[in-house]
Amino acid sequence: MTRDTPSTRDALIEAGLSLLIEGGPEGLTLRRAAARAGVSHAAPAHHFNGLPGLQTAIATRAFALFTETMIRHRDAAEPTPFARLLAICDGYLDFAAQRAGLFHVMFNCPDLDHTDAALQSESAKAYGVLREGCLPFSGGPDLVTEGLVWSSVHGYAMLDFKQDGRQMGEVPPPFRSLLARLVDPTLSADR
Amino acid sequence: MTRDTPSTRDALIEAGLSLLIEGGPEGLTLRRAAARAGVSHAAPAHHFNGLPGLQTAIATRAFALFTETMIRHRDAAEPTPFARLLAICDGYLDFAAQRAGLFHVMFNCPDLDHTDAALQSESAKAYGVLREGCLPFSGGPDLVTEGLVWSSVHGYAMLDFKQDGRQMGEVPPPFRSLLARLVDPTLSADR
DNA sequence: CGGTCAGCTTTACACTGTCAAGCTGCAACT
DNA sequence: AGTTGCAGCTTGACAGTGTAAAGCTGACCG
Repeated sequence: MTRDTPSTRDALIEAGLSLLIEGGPEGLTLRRAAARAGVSHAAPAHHFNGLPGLQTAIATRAFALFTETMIRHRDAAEPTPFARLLAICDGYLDFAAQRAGLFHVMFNCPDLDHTDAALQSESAKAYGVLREGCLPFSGGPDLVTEGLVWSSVHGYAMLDFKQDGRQMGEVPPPFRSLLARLVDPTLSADR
Repeated sequence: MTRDTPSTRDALIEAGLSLLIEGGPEGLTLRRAAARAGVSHAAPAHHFNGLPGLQTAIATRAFALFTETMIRHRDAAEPTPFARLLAICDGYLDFAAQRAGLFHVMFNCPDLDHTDAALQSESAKAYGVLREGCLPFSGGPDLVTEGLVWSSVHGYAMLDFKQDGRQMGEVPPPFRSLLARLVDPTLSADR
């Protein structure tokens, strides 16, 4: 494997992350990332496959941060299955709101390279946190429960924040009340 | 009210729609839409507030097509509450898959003008179809049921198609099985 | 008739992603 | 030791983007 000089490649990714955090979805630009990393505007081409390649690398890092956020929320929650799963979802929604630029690149960017192994690995880890949080409710892997929670929280994030609830006539109910209809909120803590 | 000459304004919107349908999310460009409408590249500025304004107008039309699709599916379904709601959701998912470019502008475009009255009206109509489909299950308006179905189908659309199921280890379950856990599939047809 | 102005064009500018050419310094090989 | 190869990077150029400014034109109105 041909290992890149870590500094420049990582500097570009870090620059892109900060641009997205500061400037939202539109903040990221190849040339801006290059400038912020202190290299010429054509340097990124030697580390990534154009802008889509840089976006893919940034999304990969962003998924890792995303996973961290969900885990941090989960581990701060009370040790009941419902509280833990709700905390994971709250982390999900928090990230979507606080890191809208990253969230956009991760999920709404039209030309990510979804065949990228690192991206697949990091996004699978993120999904794994949610999947694990669902386990107690089905007594084992259950694609319907997982898919339902995953879809719901993702859809809720998009509809809630990006359009601040205007689709629904009134303010949307808290996600807690949605989740309480998906899984048993009174499940005991002994797994 | 100052009514624009219908032809040019509508031609620009129609051109934008076709560009999005043919070229996906990236297909739309102010200059391309202008060229396809047979006007100069600066003409759109006299009808819309820049590119965001054109995108907003296009999204408004797209929401109308979206509503039509859901209604068409619903009206072709058997007259049970579950079959009708499932058909609405299938229309939703169909549109997301077949009209990915439009769907992207409607939901993932970072700079739509969400204060636009026409856009709000059309998107509210679309939501109304789903909301109405939910009514039989709660015996009246219920934000939790609506929010759950809306979030689920929207999240399912994003996760299913744009990333063709790679987040979930295996192929995702059909939406029907998800919906069957949200509402009562055996509800009788007499409202 | 004269003026106003919406609709449109032309021109220009800053910015984008990408490509081609060239430089440079390090590593490997003979 | 000398040469080659090449990864990393720069410079320069190009087509394409959104947008702003200036000017044209023809219809409407007082």
